[in-house]
Amino acid sequence: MSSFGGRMREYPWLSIDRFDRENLRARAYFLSHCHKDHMKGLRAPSLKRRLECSLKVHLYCSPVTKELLLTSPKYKFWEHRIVALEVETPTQISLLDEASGEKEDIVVTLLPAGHCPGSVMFLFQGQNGTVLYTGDFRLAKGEAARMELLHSGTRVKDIQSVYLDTTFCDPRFYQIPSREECLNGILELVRSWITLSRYHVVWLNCKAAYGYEYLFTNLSEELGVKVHVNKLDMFKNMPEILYHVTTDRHTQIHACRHPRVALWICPEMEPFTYNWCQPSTMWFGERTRKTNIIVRTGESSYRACFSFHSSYSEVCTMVFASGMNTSIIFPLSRLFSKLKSSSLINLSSYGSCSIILIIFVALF
DNA sequence: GCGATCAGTT
DNA sequence: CACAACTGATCGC
Repeated sequence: MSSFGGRMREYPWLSIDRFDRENLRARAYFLSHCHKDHMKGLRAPSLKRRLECSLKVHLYCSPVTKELLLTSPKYKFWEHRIVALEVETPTQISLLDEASGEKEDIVVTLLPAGHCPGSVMFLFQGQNGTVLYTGDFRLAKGEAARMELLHSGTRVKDIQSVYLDTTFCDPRFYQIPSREECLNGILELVRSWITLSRYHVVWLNCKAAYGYEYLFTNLSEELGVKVHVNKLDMFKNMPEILYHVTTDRHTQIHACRHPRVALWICPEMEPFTYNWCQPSTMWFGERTRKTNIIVRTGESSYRACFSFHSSYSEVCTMVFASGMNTSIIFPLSRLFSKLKSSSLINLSSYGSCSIILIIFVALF
């Protein structure tokens, strides 16, 4: 859960990624991406009642986030109240205060956040200044600096506050291998195993609902093997993902989730022991100067670096890109405040920055 | 039967 | 160790 309560000091009548408590009185709602810890209260009866009474209240998000959200019947009641905004298209929104009838316009721009499908950052411009809410993001060095909408003319916009994803905003996470490096490391490990025979399979132990899709599509594209997942109806309108995933377990790459995954993939394994070591911890960081992307953690298990969040240096360049005029930075994660006093520590582990791969021989 | 909260998992 | 993102168990209505 983010430490962010949902409201920004400049625009307290907007609520972002939080939908409980005081947020029940917001004039407009924003959802940066479709992860549960950013959706607290979004399907609560109290908010549902509010929507029924306040017909002018809407939820703003990207088209992909809308699609993912409405795949779950639990959120269907939002259907006609969601406004999908195109990414990188400044949009004016009129906000009405129901009590006073007072109206105010604000311009919001969605910027791609690189965290998971549909994830965006929100840039708000209005009477109380320009503020940037990053949500969760993974942007490589320079990606934010290249975003034209953060600039006016040749200069960075005068952003007075940044509400920042501070998950890895700590010198211990100074550098995390790039998306491409991690992808390639995983690709070669998977390739080396599944080319041994058609019975050699890999299971990717994915913990979040969304965020691994670019891994799946790249593995499938490169290896010509579709990835087995539990459900794919959420991707029904995303052909570029849909093409690379399958619910057919007769494939060599699995990302399905099931208490006894091996049996589900291959019931014939029941009488056999399939012992793999569940890795407890893995250390990335300063200890291994040359950062290993893949580390063997057991007989048939590996841990690979894979992060949905920017490293410390990437966060720093993000802050720099949002302008030197920015005077206030509000952390969105808990870690930041705890670590303000901590000095540089030369070891780090990050569970949330990795994916576990299990390799084994299936018997079908 | 539902949601909110806690306790565990990776 | 922490972390994010999630499950599942339990409690209260």
